[in-house]
Amino acid sequence: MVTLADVARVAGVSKTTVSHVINATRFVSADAVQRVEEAILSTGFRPNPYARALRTATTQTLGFVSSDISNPFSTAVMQGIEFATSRAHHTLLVANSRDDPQLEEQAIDALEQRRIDGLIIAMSPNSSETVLHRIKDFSVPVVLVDRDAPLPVDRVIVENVEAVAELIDLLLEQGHTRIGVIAGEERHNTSAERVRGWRLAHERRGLTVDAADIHFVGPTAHDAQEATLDVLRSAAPRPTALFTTNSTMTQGTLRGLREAGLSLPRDMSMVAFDDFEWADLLSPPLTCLAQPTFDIGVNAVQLLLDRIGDATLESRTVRLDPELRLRSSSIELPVG
Amino acid sequence: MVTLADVARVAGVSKTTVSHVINATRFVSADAVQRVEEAILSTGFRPNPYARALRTATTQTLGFVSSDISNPFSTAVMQGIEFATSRAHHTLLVANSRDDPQLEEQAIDALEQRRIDGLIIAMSPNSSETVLHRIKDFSVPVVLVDRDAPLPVDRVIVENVEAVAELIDLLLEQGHTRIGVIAGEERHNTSAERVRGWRLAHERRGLTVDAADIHFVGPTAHDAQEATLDVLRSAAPRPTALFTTNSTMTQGTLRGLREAGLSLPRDMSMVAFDDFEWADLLSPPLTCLAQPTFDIGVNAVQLLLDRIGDATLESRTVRLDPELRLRSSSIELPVG
DNA sequence: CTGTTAGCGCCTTCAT
DNA sequence: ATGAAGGCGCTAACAG
Repeated sequence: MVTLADVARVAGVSKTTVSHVINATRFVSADAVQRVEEAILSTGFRPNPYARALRTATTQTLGFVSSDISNPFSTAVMQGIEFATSRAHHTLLVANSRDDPQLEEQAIDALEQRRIDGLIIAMSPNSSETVLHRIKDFSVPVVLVDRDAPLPVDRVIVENVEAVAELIDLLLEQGHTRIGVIAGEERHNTSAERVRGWRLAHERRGLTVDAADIHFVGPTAHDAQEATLDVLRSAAPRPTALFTTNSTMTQGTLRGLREAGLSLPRDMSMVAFDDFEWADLLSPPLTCLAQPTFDIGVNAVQLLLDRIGDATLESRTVRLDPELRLRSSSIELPVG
Repeated sequence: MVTLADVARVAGVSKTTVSHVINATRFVSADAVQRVEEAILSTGFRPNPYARALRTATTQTLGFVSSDISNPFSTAVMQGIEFATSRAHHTLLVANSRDDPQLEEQAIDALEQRRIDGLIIAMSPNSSETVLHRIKDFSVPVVLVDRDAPLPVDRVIVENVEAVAELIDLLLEQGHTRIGVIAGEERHNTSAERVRGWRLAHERRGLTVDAADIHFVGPTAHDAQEATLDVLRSAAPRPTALFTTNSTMTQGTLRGLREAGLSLPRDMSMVAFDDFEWADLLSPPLTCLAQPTFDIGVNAVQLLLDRIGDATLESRTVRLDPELRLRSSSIELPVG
């Protein structure tokens, strides 16, 4: 392995000078610069990041704890993170918590031990108190993604309430008066906010909502499927439209609808939070609210890098808007 | 930051002893062990991996270069990789080549500079010669995933030919005689192999194939969509079934079919390589060959770890079988 | 404008 | 059964 000392020898200068030309950290004569650069080329020298990290206590490394690597939303966000990270000449360390608080703690620990310069985390809705503390006292800056928590850190979130209100308003406009909602777990702030958007849309039109139309269910598609079946079986006047708060819920709901033999949009209108690659290939194509996933990732990295650069910054929150993808899964309700 | 020296002081032993109890690398008296362990706990000491890496020239770090992070197949494989990596108490470094040979080279470089202990790479089909050389001369072991290349390294691949032959045989069994194939780029070995499977199925039944039924197209869904439209417009007797070689092709083909106003399976039967979350929610649910993505990742890590442990091993190839997910997108052809 | 030198935190040989 | 000491490759005072 070729080291800085080798380069110095070949170039006929001191290690100091080599270090300074590499890092552009003090003036070096043009002549010396050239000899060093040639020496680097001829020897194929690559600085050892570990030696550098040891010396500078900075690693040019960012960590990302994904709440669930198998979730397309997470991987989409990760793309943005990876892009912005490598653009900044940093490296990305990835860990997965699988929404398990214990794994989450371990992941955070492992990254901290790796001396990352900053952490991006999509907290699990199950996060334990311990995790909250770990984050509060984390050795380096942390950015929260898509989650709320009473923590004094930067975060990038999505404007759930207003966006959903507009989506639901579409349905209201079409004459739907009972819109069932199949939502993820209530303690998950995104689920709660999206339901709030649903409520807000009604209130703005002076409509009262029936809490019985809200179905907070477990985290799996299967839970949503069961809930959908329940809704359809219930004696009360059946909703004429359904709203799902994330793509996992959408999957389950769609399966439930099919199991019940209902077809969209004739028997039931539907709109969903989260867009996905196949949404336009369903029958009918599904109207969705698409999250700006890539941007979420890029912004998270930016916030992190900014704070690493200046720890005294005020906590900032970047709020991004989802985008409506109007397709054809909901229809005007016939009058009467 | 608390260092090994701090622990030594608190425990009243030498740094050497602390190091040895941490790494279980020589006998230490029960008494000393206990004092050291208490000191570690009370000080909250975490070994600095950079210092350790500098000293041992080993980083407990694996790298993964994904050919395309946005591809569900890649992220699915990555789950397996992440799982097996963290199970082995290693950390995962992720880089994305976006199927761009230049980025690929940069990614490989960046990881090499990071002194990873081993590299897993899903090579881009566009890989330049340079990349091939880089891999051949890579400083640490490399495992190839889902790609073939004339390189003396371990690899984990999927049995494409035989699996596709069985899938196509289903169609043949149902009386289809002209089965069009919409395939990804030919130089991509997976595409080529899957087409070979299609051919093999015919040959086994003594059927001759018409090369005009094979459509190697560009890498995007849009390319597949165009190709599908072409097939449908062409004067020749139209295929009664279509086979797509990956999920991107499937998407495009489905869009093309819909654009042409054909509906599955009445107007056209279809089967596809690659399963995806929404395959059962299409109308009709799509018959697919599912790749063992998680296992691919786990096996890749295992091969890598094995070789890191013993560089003299023979090159090994792990071949995994896809799994047929029989759904209802193809039907028996009416006789005549 | 350049070089000498002293570590960063850890492992490991050698000595006892 | 334990310690002392040197050095992994790099950076950054400090000293010219």
